[in-house]
Amino acid sequence: MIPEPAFNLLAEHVSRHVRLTPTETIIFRALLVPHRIPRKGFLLRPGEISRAESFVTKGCLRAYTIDENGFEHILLFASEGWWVSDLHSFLTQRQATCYIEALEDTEVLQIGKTQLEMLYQQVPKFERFFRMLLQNAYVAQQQRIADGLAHTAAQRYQRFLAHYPQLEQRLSQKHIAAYLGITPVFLSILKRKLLAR
Amino acid sequence: MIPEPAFNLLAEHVSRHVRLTPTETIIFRALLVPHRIPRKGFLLRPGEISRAESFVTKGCLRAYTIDENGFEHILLFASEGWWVSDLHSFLTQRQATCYIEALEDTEVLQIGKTQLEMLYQQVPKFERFFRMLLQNAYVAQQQRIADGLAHTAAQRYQRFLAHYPQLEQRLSQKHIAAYLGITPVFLSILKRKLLAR
DNA sequence: TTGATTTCTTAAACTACATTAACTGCGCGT
DNA sequence: ACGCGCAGTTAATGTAGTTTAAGAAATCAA
Repeated sequence: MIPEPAFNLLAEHVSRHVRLTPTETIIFRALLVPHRIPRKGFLLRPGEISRAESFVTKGCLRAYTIDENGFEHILLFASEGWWVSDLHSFLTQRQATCYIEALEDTEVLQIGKTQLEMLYQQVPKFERFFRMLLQNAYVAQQQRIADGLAHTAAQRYQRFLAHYPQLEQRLSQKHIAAYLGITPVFLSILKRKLLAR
Repeated sequence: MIPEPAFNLLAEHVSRHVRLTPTETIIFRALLVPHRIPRKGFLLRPGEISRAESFVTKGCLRAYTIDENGFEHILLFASEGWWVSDLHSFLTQRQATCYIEALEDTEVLQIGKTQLEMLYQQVPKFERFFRMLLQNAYVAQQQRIADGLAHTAAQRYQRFLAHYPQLEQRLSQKHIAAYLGITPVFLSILKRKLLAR
């Protein structure tokens, strides 16, 4: 069964982009499956296939890859109100290349690939909804690329803090460093320098 | 009037994602406007509003920003078969933050913001089409981010060559460097080192 | 509470990349 | 043909960020 507050969060999120009728809301709800991931548990590992899009209703996850030298690189954090999946794997139904791990005890609402295709057919509004979601995600990613090209690590760290103030409390420096593309050692040095002023 | 070969390129591109009826094709075509940009001309400048999505039928463009120190950073190249706009400006109809400049004499087919909204209403299939386009663009950008975090400039350059072999011929090293996030001077040094082996 | 594991800090040596500047060559307008 | 400006090269020097290693602090299991 889907907990009421969890679904409310999702419904409110959807309603920011498209207006659903009560019937459409019921159809949508029937396609969702709740799922819990304990802290340090995985929603996805490389080699598996990303079979669902997950909307986070509680907790926080990170999507990351491990490069050929064993270093982790964080693609995104997903806390309450965000969607997460390995989109490439989800779309192609081929093997995923990244890990999705819970940083806290986490709860998500999932919609499977086939269920989503059904939803697109029964309620075409959702084509629009996910298109708009993707537009925003694309713009955010483009800004991250531009930010990475234009700024030093110290600037990127400060902009990260300004942009995700609540997230910073919940993340380890190690993970913030892996998101910014620097080593934890250097992030520690940066923090000291920034405080010294 | 829209040149036949230009529209054919676009129609073929669309048909890779959705199947249009002859009527739908006609509706679509009627909303497009052809546009030429001479080499070194601008499709968009910061402060203007991105009023159209542009599909490149001939030539090549680059989208770039200039940071507070006056350095250019290239967000993307768009040659034949690619779409380009400042998506953030296009969606919000607020001032653009980037330049879009033609690197060669270029021809595009444009669809305006209001025309696109009409198209979504008249032919909802296009919601699906642009959603799929965005999915692919999102995945490509995510890979660029991961690539930037995981690899050195030398590796990124080689991967760029492998990934866009035809584009490399048409671009100056200066522009490739601005895309990779390094200085032209350093790219020159990299090339020498790579050749030396 | 304890020991064990992980995270964070600090410092020293090192590397990837930037900066500056001087020089080469090429395309372009006149 | 000339001169000019811009793209690319090369070398010297400078700096942002890494690596390694060791100790301190926080977190976790039992």
